[in-house]
Order: sequence, then structure tokens, then C-alpha cells
Amino acid sequence: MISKKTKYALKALIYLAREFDKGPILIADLARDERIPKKFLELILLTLKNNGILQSRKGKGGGYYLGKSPKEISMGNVIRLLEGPLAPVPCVSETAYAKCEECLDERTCGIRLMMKDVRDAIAKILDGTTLADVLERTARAEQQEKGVLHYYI
Amino acid sequence: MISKKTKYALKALIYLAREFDKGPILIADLARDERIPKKFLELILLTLKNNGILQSRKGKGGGYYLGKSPKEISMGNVIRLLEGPLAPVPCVSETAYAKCEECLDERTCGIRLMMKDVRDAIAKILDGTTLADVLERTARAEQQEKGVLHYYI
DNA sequence: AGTTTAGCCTATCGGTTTAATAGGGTTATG
DNA sequence: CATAACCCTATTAAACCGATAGGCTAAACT
Repeated sequence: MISKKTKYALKALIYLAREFDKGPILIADLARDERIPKKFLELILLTLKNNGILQSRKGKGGGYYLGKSPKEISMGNVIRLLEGPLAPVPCVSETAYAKCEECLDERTCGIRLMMKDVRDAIAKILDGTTLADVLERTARAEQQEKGVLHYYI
Repeated sequence: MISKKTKYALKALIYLAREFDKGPILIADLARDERIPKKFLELILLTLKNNGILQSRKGKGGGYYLGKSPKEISMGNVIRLLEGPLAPVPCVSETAYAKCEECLDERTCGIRLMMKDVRDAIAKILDGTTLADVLERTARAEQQEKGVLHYYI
């Protein structure tokens, strides 16, 4: 299960994507609208900024905004920043490989082979989905909901 | 990342599968051979037993053994017992659904739609892999290693 | 220049989870 | 009936999570 921190980050990014090209957004506004503890959100936005996902401006009229287009921000990238590697065991991670201490022979470990499949499946989806894709799916689902509502009323 | 507890469980199951139909195995032997803290292993084997994966016999000549054939033990089942739901967010879990507190409209949440894909991909692999499959992949990898070794010697 | 605004940074805290240990209790078998 | 071996509850230390506190720094407007 992913942490609240990561969920907050994703919600913040979606919020900022919706306001893309409309100038900086205040932490306070974002926190209020998405019901995220302000001080906690500060830390999250800061790490996103330090990793090139976001940019910021200080002082009056400042705030946070996307550092690049929603099409260039992959969910895999964001989740790795906040949650760590996608792999279920360190010995199959592509971005943060580490030997499993308790493993005797990594090359013939059956668990590892299975977990590699799992990691690849997760990475394929998360690295292949951009912030723009998430927005689009949301918009499509909203359209569909409206259609269903109309039908029943 | 999965916990040590789950890794220990998987190693223990593989060990017991190798000794399938050869009578009960002592916790102490398993702990020694797989380098798992004995008391910790006791708890793990107990929960596996309480969930029908293992069986045990008490008293002299006792020990643990598989409750069913390796072909009937799915990795998904085992991992869920020790690690909890496979889903990355509770709102897409099939076995332990729960509403995400912070979610305003679940039906149109783009994150949820993406996470559902992730869950399905993970579940497809883990529920589709049995203990017997893991043993077989290990055996195959060992054969290949031997072949490579032979070639180089 | 000075003041306000708003992000930047470090430290801390209570609560929960993880990994491991302790210490007996219970049950079946020889 | 003694003993081997599993069964069960409680406790611990360390790590992590979610959240908060409090000041620092930089930018902008007057």
C-alpha cells in the first residue's frame, strides 16, 4: 500500500496540472482545496521541486507550478521519488538494485524470477502513464458519469 | 518492498515443498538451514498453519509439513496472508476493499483507474504462480547454471 | 530601504509497524 | 509419565509514518 505522502503528492500534481500555465499556486490554497495538512504538503512539494518535477517562485505572487508539461511527468518517476523503488524485492530493482542479504544464490532463486515479472509489470504501467494520461482518464470517467446520470434522470 | 517475514515464509515453504511427503520437519532444522531466527519462524509457520497452508504434528517425531500439494499453494494466497492486500490503494483491492478517506469521487478518480491496472497485473502473476511453479523455475535455472559452468570449465 | 509575503529548512513528536526475543503452556508420542 | 515439540501471549528496540513547530531566506511591492 502506498503512503499518504505519495497520495498527497499525486493529488497536488493533478491540481497543479489543471492550473498549468496559470501562474504559481499557493501552498495554502492547494492545502485547503485538497484537504492536505499545509506543513506536510510543504515537505512534499519541496522534494518534488528538488527533483525537477515542480518549480517555485518565492515572495509575493509566488507559489508552485509544474516544471514541465503533464505529458512529460511519469507516474513511475513521481512514485519512486516518494515511495522508493517499485520492485517488491531489492534484487530485481532496476533503479536501486541491492542484494537480498538472506539469498544464497541469486541466479537460481525462483522467488526472484517471479518477483522480476511483478516488477516489470508494475513498471510498465507506472512508467507508461503520464500526468496527462491520468487527467484524461479522469475527464473521460466524468463524461461517462454525466451520461449515466442523464440517462437515469 | 515485501517484509522479511514474508521472505522467510516463502523460503520455508520452498524448503518444505522439497521435503514434501517425507514426514514432518522440525522448526529447529528449518531455522538452522535457512538461517531464520527460530522463534520468529515459529510465528510465521503458525499463521501459515492457521490458514490451511501447513499442517503440524506435536510431540516427539513431530514437526511441520505442507497441508496440500505444491501445485495447490498459490503465491498470491501466501503473500496476502503475511503482507496484506496486493493492491497499492485500498479502493482497488478485491479481497479487502476499503474507501480511500481522502477521495472525493471514487468513480472518476484517475489515480484509482491506473492503480486498478497495477493491482490486476500483480494479482495475475502472483495468483497464477504456485509453489510448484517456483520450484520448477529454480530447478530450470540451476540446470542452466550447470550448463554454463560445464561450458566454461 | 524596509516590510511583507511565501517558500526553505531542520528538528521534534506521538503512534504504528517491523523484527526479534522471552517465557512459559499444551499436547502427543515413546 | 516424561519429554519432545508445537502453541500462545507479551515485550522490546529500532525504524518508519504522519504531522507539527519554529525560525530562516529570498523575492517583490511600496
